[in-house]
Amino acid sequence: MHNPSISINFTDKLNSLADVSMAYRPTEKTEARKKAQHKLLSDSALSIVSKGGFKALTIASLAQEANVAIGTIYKYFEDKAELCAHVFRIASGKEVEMVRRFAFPDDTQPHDDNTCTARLERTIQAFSERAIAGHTLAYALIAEPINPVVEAERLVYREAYAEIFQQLIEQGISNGEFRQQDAFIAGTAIVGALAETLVAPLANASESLAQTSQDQLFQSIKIFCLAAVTRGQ
Amino acid sequence: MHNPSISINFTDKLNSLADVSMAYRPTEKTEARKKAQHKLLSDSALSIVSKGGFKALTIASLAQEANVAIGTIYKYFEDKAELCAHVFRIASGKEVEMVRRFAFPDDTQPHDDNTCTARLERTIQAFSERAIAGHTLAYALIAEPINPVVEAERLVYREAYAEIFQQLIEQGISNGEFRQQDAFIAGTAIVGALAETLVAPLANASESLAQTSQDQLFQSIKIFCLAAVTRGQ
DNA sequence: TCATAAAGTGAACCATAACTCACTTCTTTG
DNA sequence: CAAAGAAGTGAGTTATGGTTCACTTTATGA
Repeated sequence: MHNPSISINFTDKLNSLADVSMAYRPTEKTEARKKAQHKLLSDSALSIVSKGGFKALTIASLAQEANVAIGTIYKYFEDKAELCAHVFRIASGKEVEMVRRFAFPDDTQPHDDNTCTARLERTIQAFSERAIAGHTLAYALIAEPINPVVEAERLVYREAYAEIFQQLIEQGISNGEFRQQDAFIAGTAIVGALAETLVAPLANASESLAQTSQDQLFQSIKIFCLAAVTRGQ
Repeated sequence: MHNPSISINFTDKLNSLADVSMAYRPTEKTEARKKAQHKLLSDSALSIVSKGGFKALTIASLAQEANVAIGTIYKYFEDKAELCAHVFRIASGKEVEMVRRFAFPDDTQPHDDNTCTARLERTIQAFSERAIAGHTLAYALIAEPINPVVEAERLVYREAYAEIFQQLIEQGISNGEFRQQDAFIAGTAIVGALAETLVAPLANASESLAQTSQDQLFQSIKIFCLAAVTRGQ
């Protein structure tokens, strides 16, 4: 489209810089490395948070984990708050996506029972299992206090979950499986009920529940949520 | 029982101190002042937390609020964690007691409808109104991250709420108003649903909701919770 | 190889807030 | 009033951890 000699006429400033020399230009290789480094830092940070929550994520700990100097981190992230927000976004995005697939399975994952009731059950099950399996990360995302920037992200995250349930409930209302109700409140309340029954107790208790009592717990929660949204009996 | 001359033989050290003089002894007046100062600090701390959450409660801010020096605070509280735990205990005790009276009214506050269903409705209403009216304090007690010592207190606090609902649900099950269910899970889930629908959205939003939408919100939450625990229709 | 610019470094710096302690003031009793 | 112990003081210390910046290393293109 544009060749250099033409664009010179329109962008003097850039040209004066460009003309004097062409000693260094970012290239595909350097961009790739830059991207790789960013991912390394991001992955390292996520690993730290998954193991010890956001309180364990310090600039120093990240530098150590990723084998870079402290200053390097500031070449990739504006400050600590932005780093936390980024990690939160990555982690919560993965979680939400995982759960959403249970609420709205696509053709590649067919189930024999695709009623809203069955999908709600499976979605709650998936949420619960994720929360128990990675309880440090679950707590970090759902409850751990971090900083104002991340609190805003957290609202989005919780709302994303609530929205999945909301949409599922709306579908159930319109096909008659569920009673008439405020689907937004119901979705939000289900997220709260799940968070309270699953995540809060795990904030300190590190030992995992026995399988039987865990199944009973999941069962009771599912019954509670289903009773709340479905038509009576 | 023991006179000084006898006890001298057994506790030389204490005697040497006690015998030499009786220059100062704590008296009723000094004890009263000590208690009053403790209450002043406690009340000042609660006021700070109610207005700005635990993040606003620093030793320096408390010293200023109570018009004492920083060092004075350490004459009354071991450290910051103990101070926070104390304030949390005082505040949550008041809240829980207030809500409990709606779940289990005594003879001095008679209502025309004392079914479990009606009491559950009124309890949810009371919880909701308190949360909205004092949302900074509600957030501080229900969700704000503080420190490990307080997290333990918080579990107790949330469990206290859950227990109120649990007992009410158990009553409703035995008199046939509510369906057969795990009352512990149901109580916990209701607390979670309330916390999520009421407190979480208020974490940042400082402006109060319009009265109408607030009533709608309360109504939807009540319907959700009642549907979850009662028999169908 | 040389100029240029970006990436990388980490000791030093800074901010915050808990906590200490040598000292002063107050209260009580002989 | 004097002695003694408790209450009160607040500047200074400590601990933590984020942030900077002068410098070194690396990559690019003429």
